[in-house]
Amino acid sequence: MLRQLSIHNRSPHDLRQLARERRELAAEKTGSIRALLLKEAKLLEFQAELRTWAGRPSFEAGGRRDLGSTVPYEIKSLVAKLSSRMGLAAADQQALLAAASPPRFVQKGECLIEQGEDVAALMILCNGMTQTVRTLLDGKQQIVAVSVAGDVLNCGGLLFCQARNSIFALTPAICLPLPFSAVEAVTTAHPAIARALWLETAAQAAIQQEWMIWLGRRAAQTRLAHFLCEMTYRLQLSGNGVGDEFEFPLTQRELGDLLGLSSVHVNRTLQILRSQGLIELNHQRLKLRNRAGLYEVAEFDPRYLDGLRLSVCGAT
Amino acid sequence: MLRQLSIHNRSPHDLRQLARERRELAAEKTGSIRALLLKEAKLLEFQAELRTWAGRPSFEAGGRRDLGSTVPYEIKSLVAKLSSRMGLAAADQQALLAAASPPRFVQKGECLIEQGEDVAALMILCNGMTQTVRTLLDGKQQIVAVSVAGDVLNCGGLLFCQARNSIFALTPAICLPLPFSAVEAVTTAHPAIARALWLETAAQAAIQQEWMIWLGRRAAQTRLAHFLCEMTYRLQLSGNGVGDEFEFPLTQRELGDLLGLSSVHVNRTLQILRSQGLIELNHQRLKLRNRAGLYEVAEFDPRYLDGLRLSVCGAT
DNA sequence: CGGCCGTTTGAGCCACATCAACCGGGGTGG
DNA sequence: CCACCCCGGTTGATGTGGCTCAAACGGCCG
Repeated sequence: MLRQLSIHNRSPHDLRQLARERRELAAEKTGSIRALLLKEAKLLEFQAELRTWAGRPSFEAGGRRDLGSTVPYEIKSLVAKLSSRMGLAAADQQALLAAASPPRFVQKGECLIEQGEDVAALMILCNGMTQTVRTLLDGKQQIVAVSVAGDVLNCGGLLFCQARNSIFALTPAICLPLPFSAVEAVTTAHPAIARALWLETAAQAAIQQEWMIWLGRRAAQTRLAHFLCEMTYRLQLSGNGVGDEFEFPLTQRELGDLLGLSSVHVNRTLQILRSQGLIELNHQRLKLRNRAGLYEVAEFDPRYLDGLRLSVCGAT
Repeated sequence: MLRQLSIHNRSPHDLRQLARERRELAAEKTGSIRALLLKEAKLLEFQAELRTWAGRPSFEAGGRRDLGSTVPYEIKSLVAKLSSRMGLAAADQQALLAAASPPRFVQKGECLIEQGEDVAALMILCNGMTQTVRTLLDGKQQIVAVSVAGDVLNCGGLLFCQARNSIFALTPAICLPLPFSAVEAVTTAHPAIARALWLETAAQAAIQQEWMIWLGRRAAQTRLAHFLCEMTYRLQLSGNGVGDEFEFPLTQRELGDLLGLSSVHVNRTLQILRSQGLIELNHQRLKLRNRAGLYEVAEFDPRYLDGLRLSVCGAT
């Protein structure tokens, strides 16, 4: 595989050169070959940008970190989260990203981690959305997490030799593997990073608790509404969805797996929400028509989602 | 309050002396006064033992740590977990425990943390069992966690100014508060502790995922059976329940809140399990009559519970 | 054009909720 | 000491939310 063999030890300049060659080749081809070449080109360019950025001297000493404009587009959300929500200094951020392996580009529907597979890296999602799914013996599925840009996909990965859930891309996605050996090294060198990873794990656990509560105790309508509220809020925190309308790549079947309902019932419940003028949802786009009303029926209290910021204030 | 005012800055010897005085006083009294005095005495003795132990030079240099016999009874489970499951060296363990505030003793049913309350410490459970409960607006409750000796009760506490759930003692319990300021200090001084806390959080998140799966996708019988399996396994890991029979302090109503069922239905489901010869449960004692069979109907795979050990092996 | 996937709609059924009554034991107050 | 009550467990009757099975519809892609 290209990405395993030739990317290491190349300068950003070389990488960009390679990417150009791919693009030229791609121009001559068609169909899936062309797609593949373009994907490789994107990968190379991303890697080049990442290295350039991670290698640049930190501005921290000057007081303000104004890296904003120089951050490559694909990791903007990630970097924003690292700095503002997890309170990492620029030097720590760069150390973290420099420790990463070459990124993986996956298409919608592709599998990032397969249940039972050996995993040797923490996966950080730079871009896109993923779902974490457990498949049961009888073929039923339960989605246990949906991640957005900036989230760590397998926080618990350190604990287990084998992945306990599969992770699928819900949109085209980029993710950055951080090998466990690198985690080990970088967390001892930078205690702030260890702390940040801990907080990230705790934040995800808080979200899971909220899910447990509606799974256990709430009616279908409330569950669905609450999930929509949560995703909206998280997408906006991650800097993606601006406004009240955005891409929402889950099918009704997947919503069912998420909410512990059948897809049929999800459908009917959606129609109720629609008929109440709260939302519109079709063709993978979600539109909130009445946000306050939706929060109401969802009994949604977003405080559990912006906990991170609070902690940083409280602790320092 | 006695425990706030006079415990600090006393030597273990003084503390033991104070405890003796309480016991003498208690002998003259009756009823709740007597109980209170005895509780205070226990507290003082516990604190004395803890200080003695935490202050003793670490045996690490000599290779083996044979502290086992000198560890006070009340924190045996905790220390066992810290050393064997979280891989902390003796010096780290002592640093962690030395940073703790005076312990809290609570009785069955008492509240350790109240929903909405400001919390300024991580709570480590030394002894007993607790449940973590969320109460909804309409009065319904959902239990989101049950903790056993050695667990951290509010892993996510660092994130939030106010507790999101209440925590109640299911048995008489001892817990050791670790003020956030102390956490801050001790984790930067001992990176291994930061790592251990992270792993603990991740382990609890793994348990939560499993709960989400049965809450979402499994029938009442399987849910109940799975929960019983999990608790049995965890109690035994914590070194409490030996054998196939032990104390199980949850009422059927609480089981309902836990499993997202009504107490009536819990009752009927329990009877089915009983009639199948799998378990016996009455008067707060649980007896497993057919462990393999129970695992079967529960679709229980304990690997998610001993993840910690694996990680330590894998990482070092 | 046909096949596939996601959505929609209908009909029937079952698991579980809710309400209500009763039982038994342990603690409390007279 | 007894009478009482309260709480947890047990049992029955009845209602319903959500599941399952089945069929039709529409858009997208090869």
